[in-house]
Amino acid sequence: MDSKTLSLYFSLFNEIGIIEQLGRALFESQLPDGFLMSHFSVLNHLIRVQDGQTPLKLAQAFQLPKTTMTHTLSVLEKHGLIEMRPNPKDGRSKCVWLTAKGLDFRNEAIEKLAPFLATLAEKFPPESVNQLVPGLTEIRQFMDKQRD
Amino acid sequence: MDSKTLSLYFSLFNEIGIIEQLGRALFESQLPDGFLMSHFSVLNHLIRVQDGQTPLKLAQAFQLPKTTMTHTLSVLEKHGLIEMRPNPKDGRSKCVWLTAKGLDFRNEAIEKLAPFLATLAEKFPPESVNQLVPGLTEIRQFMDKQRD
DNA sequence: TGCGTTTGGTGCGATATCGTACTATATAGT
DNA sequence: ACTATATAGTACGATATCGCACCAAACGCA
Repeated sequence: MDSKTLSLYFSLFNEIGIIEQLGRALFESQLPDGFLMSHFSVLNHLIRVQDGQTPLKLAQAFQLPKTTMTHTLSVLEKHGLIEMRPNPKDGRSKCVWLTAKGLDFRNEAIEKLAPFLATLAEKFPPESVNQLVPGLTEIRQFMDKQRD
Repeated sequence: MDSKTLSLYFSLFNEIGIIEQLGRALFESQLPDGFLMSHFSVLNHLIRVQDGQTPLKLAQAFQLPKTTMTHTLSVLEKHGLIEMRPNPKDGRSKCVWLTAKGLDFRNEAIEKLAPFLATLAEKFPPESVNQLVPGLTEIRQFMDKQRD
């Protein structure tokens, strides 16, 4: 691979990395004090995908070590945003359930983000974003497969 | 903004977040033990942009708190990958200079990443990535401006 | 020049993330 | 059923990241 091509792929991940960082900073500034993207992400995942998943499932979904998820879940539980119940199908395991408080937390976070997304939409209308997302999805799926 | 549009913009950042995470995990697995993306990023920035920058400049470039950069730089200096010299133009400040060892570290890291990028290039040829990057750059630039 | 304010860097404490090792339960092979 | 292995979750220690407070140097202004 020649150096020009290499730097193209490099810039792809570089742009993605910067956008992620700016987006995260912006997002976290809208969350209540002491909460981070990681906390929101878990709540959001429980809603988007499914309630009652095991900690391991969640860790795998986010590509994080089990220990990190244990910690994140303990914070969410401490604040009453989730409940941990024993897994009826496996004595070693637990299930993570969203509480009403957790649902509210997630929805309020999304609402607070709306103004920024509206500003973004002025400059980048849905059609242009629609042209971008599928390509990203393909790359994400490819990388997801690669990690075996 | 209707909920369908909102979820479009949401998925944009979601895809970006996942790709960033997978990319970072993959990249860090290629770095020597104990080194993270943050260490590489600083070295890479010193080469891409310019040697001899101040810690504050670097912190701003990466959108990180000063304290985080202080810590990262101290690790790099401890390993002899950079040198910190007093800033001749400002007695409070310092300048960060790359060492030969730091240059090697960065180049070796990039070489180790090449196989993955080659695999990626098979599935996503340069033309298709070329179609994606400009859009990301625009979004990054927009978000960069917003942070004032 | 003198003084209040601003700015660059760091020390410190709190939380986040991660790797290793451990416990308890489940599973497989006999 | 018994034993060896695999798996889910956690405890613990190390490093990363971050906010707050502080110091020293620079700056603004009278």
